Amino acid sequence: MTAPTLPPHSSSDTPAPATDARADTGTPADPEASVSSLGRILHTQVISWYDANARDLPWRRPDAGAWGVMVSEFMLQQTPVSRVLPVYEQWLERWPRPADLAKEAPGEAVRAWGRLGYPRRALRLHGAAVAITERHGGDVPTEHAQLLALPGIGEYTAAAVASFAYGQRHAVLDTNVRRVLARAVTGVQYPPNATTAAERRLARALLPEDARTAARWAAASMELGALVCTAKNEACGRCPIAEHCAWRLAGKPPHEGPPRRGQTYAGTDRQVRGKLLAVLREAHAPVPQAVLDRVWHEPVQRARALDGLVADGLVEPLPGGLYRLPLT
DNA sequence: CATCCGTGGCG
DNA sequence: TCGCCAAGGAT
Repeated sequence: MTAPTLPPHSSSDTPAPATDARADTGTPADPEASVSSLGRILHTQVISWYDANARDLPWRRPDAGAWGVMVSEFMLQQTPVSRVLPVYEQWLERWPRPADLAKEAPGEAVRAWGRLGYPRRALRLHGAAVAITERHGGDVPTEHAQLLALPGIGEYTAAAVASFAYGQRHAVLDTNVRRVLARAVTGVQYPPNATTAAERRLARALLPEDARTAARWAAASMELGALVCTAKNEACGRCPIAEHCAWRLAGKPPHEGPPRRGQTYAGTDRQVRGKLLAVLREAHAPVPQAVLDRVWHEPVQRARALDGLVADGLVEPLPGGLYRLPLT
């Protein structure tokens, strides 16, 4: 319900949306021009909708700060909001600044991560906190390139932090925005499996000129994908741009092309790694291998999973067949 | 570019 | 019950 505010800090390090590459060809009918005018409608409608319907999430509060935004982005990588909320609160309470986390053993980050999944993210967030403390004086850097250089931060997260925390103008292309653009503009049900150059181009072409508006558009289009234009059971009845949606206007044609690859889990190394790490998270003293052996019956896969955890730095082997979360 | 990397809720 | 999906990144 709140209208989240953004710090006034702004900059336009992203190239302007372009008179665009095709400007010199003198193409008579002008597809980009129509994208542009459509863009303004989308911005207006979606941002208004956002102002009235945005969830009041803690990392959107003005006092969250760049560190809060960054922590939330790490946790939200492939994990739903509802499960992130409690861990986020504990995390910020315990480590209110990057330097506070940097002082801790990495294993403490892994333990506090709990069952959010993909625990390497916890390790990378710890690594990012260390780098921020060492290289940036303890403040989350403001530049996209500096953010991108931190462990665990890729194109999406760098753009998200720069946009949400610092109000900068970046194309923030997450799975929600990709789906919204695929439907509203491209007219297909789902975006491609991997992000394409065409999607980046479209997102950049649709970016409002003004940094502040661009940041708002980024948050708003993402929220629309999360709450209304969902992967399944989309709620077009509540969509502010339903009348302009190419996919809906085309009669919602079903997805064509390669099926979107599912993620099998049962019986995989990931499941075994998860079980091993769960034991180590609960333990507050080194755990004998014999105890770990009980989580999985098959010895070859069990050993491979444990080796993998050690190789990833998520588990520290000690002399005498003991294991614990990493102290260093 | 395809794979790997956790976990839990929901239809 | 079980497949699908959830604010990706690294290799």
